[in-house]
Formats: sequence, C-alpha cells, structure tokens
Amino acid sequence: MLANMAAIMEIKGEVVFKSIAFSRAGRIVKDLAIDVKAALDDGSLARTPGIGQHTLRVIDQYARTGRSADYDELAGSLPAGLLELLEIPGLGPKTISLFWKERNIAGMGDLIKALDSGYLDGLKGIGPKKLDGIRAGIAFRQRSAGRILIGEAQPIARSLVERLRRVAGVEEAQIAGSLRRCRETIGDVDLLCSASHLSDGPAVAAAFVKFPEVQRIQGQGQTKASILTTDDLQVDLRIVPADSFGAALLYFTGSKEHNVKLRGLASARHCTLNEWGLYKAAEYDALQKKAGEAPALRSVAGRSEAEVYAALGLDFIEPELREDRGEVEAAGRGELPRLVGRSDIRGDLHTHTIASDGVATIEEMARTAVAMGYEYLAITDHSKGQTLANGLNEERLLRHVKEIRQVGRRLSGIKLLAGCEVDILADGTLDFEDAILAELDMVIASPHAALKQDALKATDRLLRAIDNRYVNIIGHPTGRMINSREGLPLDMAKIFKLAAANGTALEINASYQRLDLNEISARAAVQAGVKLAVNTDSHSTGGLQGMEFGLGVARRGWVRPQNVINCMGIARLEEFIAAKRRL
DNA sequence: GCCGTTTTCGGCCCGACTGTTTTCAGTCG
Repeated sequence: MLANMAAIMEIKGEVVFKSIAFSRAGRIVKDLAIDVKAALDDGSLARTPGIGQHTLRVIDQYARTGRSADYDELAGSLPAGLLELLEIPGLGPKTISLFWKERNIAGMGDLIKALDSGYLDGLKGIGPKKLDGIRAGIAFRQRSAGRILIGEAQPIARSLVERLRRVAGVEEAQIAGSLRRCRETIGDVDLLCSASHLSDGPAVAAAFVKFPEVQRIQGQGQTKASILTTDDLQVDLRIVPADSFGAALLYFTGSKEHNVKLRGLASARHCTLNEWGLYKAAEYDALQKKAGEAPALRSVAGRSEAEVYAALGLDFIEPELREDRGEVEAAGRGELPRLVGRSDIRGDLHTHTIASDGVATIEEMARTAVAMGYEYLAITDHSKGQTLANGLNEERLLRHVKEIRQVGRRLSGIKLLAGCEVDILADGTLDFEDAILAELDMVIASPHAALKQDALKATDRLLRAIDNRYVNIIGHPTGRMINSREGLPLDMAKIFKLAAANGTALEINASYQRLDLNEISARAAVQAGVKLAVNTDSHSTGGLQGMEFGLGVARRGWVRPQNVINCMGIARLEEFIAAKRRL
C-alpha cells in the first residue's frame, strides 16, 4: 500500500522526495522481522528512521482498521490501471501522466489500443522511436515473469563474464548487482569490466552487443551497454578504467539505497561519490565534466571498494549486507558481524540418495563430500508419507541406516550420520514413532503437504515438531517455493522462542527454489538465540555445490559461524544432538 | 515527507544514454 502511494505520487508529479519517503516506509515495513502490529505496540516502528508522522499514521490506521483514509483518497485521485504501466520498462511517471491527461489513457488496455491506432501520435516530446520502445517494453513485460531465481541467473552471468574476459582491451570483469549481493531473485544482470584504456570502452561495448546470446540491444555508448539475451534476461555492462574499478563496483553492486546512504556520508565529508571515484567536492564542482569520460581529477579513493569505504570512515561492508538495513551505521562503529562463509562449513546435514528420490548412492554422496573438504555428512532420505518421493517405511529406513553405517566405516576422512527427513504431518505429529527416530543419529523434520494452513494451525503444527526430543532441525520451515508458493504463515516469534529454548535448529534450505528460512527470518532467528543449519537438500552429487545460495541467505541475514550448527566440529555437533535427547 | 556533525528550515546522490530536441527531459541504475 505504501509503495502504491509512492507510485501514485510519482504519476501525480508530487515533490519527488515525498514519493521517496513513502517508498522507503514501504520497504521498512516489508523488511520488518516482527509483526507490524507488534512493532506499532512496542513503539519500535515509530522510532525507526524513515518513519515519520504521516507514514506512521497511515500504517497505524491500516493496522487497526484494515483501511487507510489517506490511501483511499490518494488512490481515488487517478485510475488504478495507471500503476501497472509503471512496470513497463522505458515508460515512466511523466509519460504516463501525459498519456492520461492528454489522451485519457487509464490502463494497459487503453494504452495498447492507442498504440495500435496511432492515437498517441503527435504528442509533444513523443516520437515514433519512443512509441516503439513502449511497444517493445509491453511485449517484454508480457513475455517475462519478472524476477528470475538466483540459481537460474548465475550460470548465464558467469558465462557472459567468461566471454567478456576474452574481449580485447578488457582487464578485469566481474558480476555486480543483486546477483553479487545474493538476492533470492534477480531483476537483471549487472556486469562490470575495466579496460586498459578508457578509449577501448566503445570497442568493448561493441563486442559485448555482438555476443551470440544477444537478442536485442537496448542501449550502447562509451562506457555502458545494455542487452536483452535470447532468454529474455536484461544484462547491463559498465566499462571503467582500472583506477575507478572499486568505485564503479560499489556503484554497480548497489543496492541503490546503500549507495544513496554512502553518497550522503560523502557529502557530509565535503566529498562527492560517483562511479568514477570519491572526490573532494570543491575540486569536483569546479571541474569541466564530460559524459563518458573520467573526471580529470585525482580521486581520494576509487581503485578498490575497500579504499572507498575506508575513506568514508567505514569498515569494509560485504556485498550481501548492502541493503541499508543498518550496515552502514554498524560499519561506522566497527560492529559488523564476521559473516559465515564457505570455509566455515564443516558438513551438509540434509541430503538424499537413491533410497528415496535422489540419484546418487550413499557412497557417491560421501565421496563428493570428502572432495569438498567436509568433516561429516548426514544422509536424510524421505519418510513413508512422501510416497511420490519413494519415502522409506520403518523397515526400509532401518535397513538404510545399517547401510549408511557400513559405508561410513569403510570410508576414511568423513563421518556419516544416519538420519532421515521425517514429514511433519498436518496436525504436527511425525511420520515415524519416537522409537524409530531414536535409532537415528540425527533427525530433520519438514512440512511437505498441507501448506495452506492458517497461522494458528501452522504454528502449532511446527511447535509440536520442535517439541519432539529427537527432532534436531526443522527443514525448510515454511515450505515456500519462490515465485510459486507462499508457504506456511508462521508466527516466527513463537517458533524461535521454543527452538532456542530446547536446542532445535532451523534450516536455511539452500535449494535456490526454496531459500527457506529467508534472510529476514534468519536474521530475526539469530537475534532470538536460535541455531541455524545451512543445508543443500541435495538429490545428487552436483547438488552439494548449491551450498553457496544458502550461505548467501545466511550472510544477508547477518549470520555468523557460531550461529550455524554445521560450522561445529563433529564432537560439538554430536553433543548438540545429545543434549536435546537428554531434555 | 523526513530529518539534524549545516540545519527545526532547507535541503534531500549522481551520472549515462536515448529521443526529441537545438539545450534538455525522461528514464534508468
């Protein structure tokens, strides 16, 4: 609702800062780890920077009554159909407003008809190319579902970077943008490269737009180019000299909100920060600038990101934290967390084999884990309720356990844990009796079906599972699938409280379709004293490599190694499991 | 609309590219 209000203000041509303020308030509410009503009641929302008198009133009224008079009034002032027009790339608020006022365009249907009939021809400032651009934008919008999953974008981006590195004149090429920040979904791919000489820029841009995966060229200049790939992914490339690489990487990695905050800090230090570098404001303002050329001025910093942060009085901020969620302030105080990384991970605690729906054997999974440098690996095939996934019944499970232990004895260099991913049934009971679970080294309990329960039922269901002394990890707690299934509407505060109290870990499922818990819940869980487990849920040896996506979520959630049970050595992990059984 | 190491009023990040224009507005990141 707040984001809509911001959009409406944009189209109405209100002072842009008003729109920005509402948009920011919307983001703050969306990022809340606790319920909005709770944040209103305890006064924390009112104290949040960016929430002021007006936005607080709107949120408060909506939370109490389910309506907002301010929203209703604003929404009533223009046709609702105009808002979706903002989603068309190349079409912005000014043009939408023009179409509405001059040609009575009230929505997508009107716009398409008017484009077809020539009704928009002859408007001031609108020529044939602009109209073509809008047509292409609408077609793109209808073809593509919007943001794609990180695991889908990454291989495409990596192959483009490889190709870029081979282009003449390119020194260094790197992925930037939301992909570098490990967001769960990616709107477009941002790539950055440095050229040995900036004069090579146009040639690099020209080579880029001729890559075989290019479907359409959106733009091409001295220092940047933008293309649409054959699978409808937009890719933006920026080309800078090596001296500006750090500043440009910072700029192109974002987030936008993080950048805005850094530039504000630069201002306060009488400097100006842009993609070319950090400059003394007085010197920079006196300069004759030309688009597409590096400022003819020595920068204060710019070669590396670390240099720029240091010049602003900040510790280095990892890309995953750059969302303006308090990281800049923490960096200023020297209080950033040491984030969990790949080298902290000692094992994977959620994997499947051919015994249920995996494609690799116990031994194949184990050997891959050894090659990855893991100290332990848990084999956790499905329970009998997962009939489609060839779930194991009691008898098959016990045979499987025996086999896991046999393989474990035979292999050196890795400890195999005989486990199971047991279904949490709709009422919160588990798919196996305690007597069976007691035979296992470790238990994950996960919801797989009945994922449309209300908050009360769903929360009670998980609490029951957490309450079981044999359950060590709750797997993909909400059951969500990104872009396709909402998942259970859990009361996380209650879940965290019990999980922290009785030593049950919550999973960050690294499968890029799930990423469950998400980053917001992960951060709140850690604050509530809950232990996490970052697991791949892999069904093949290749799947074990997917750990990085789960780590991305954990890092975005400010998670430290000490918060993660699979960063423990085997002895401590076994004690973690044993402690709950003693309760 | 929000906010205070410049401020309770007056700012609020900054640059590249496109299209439609003869100097700039719009859009994007």
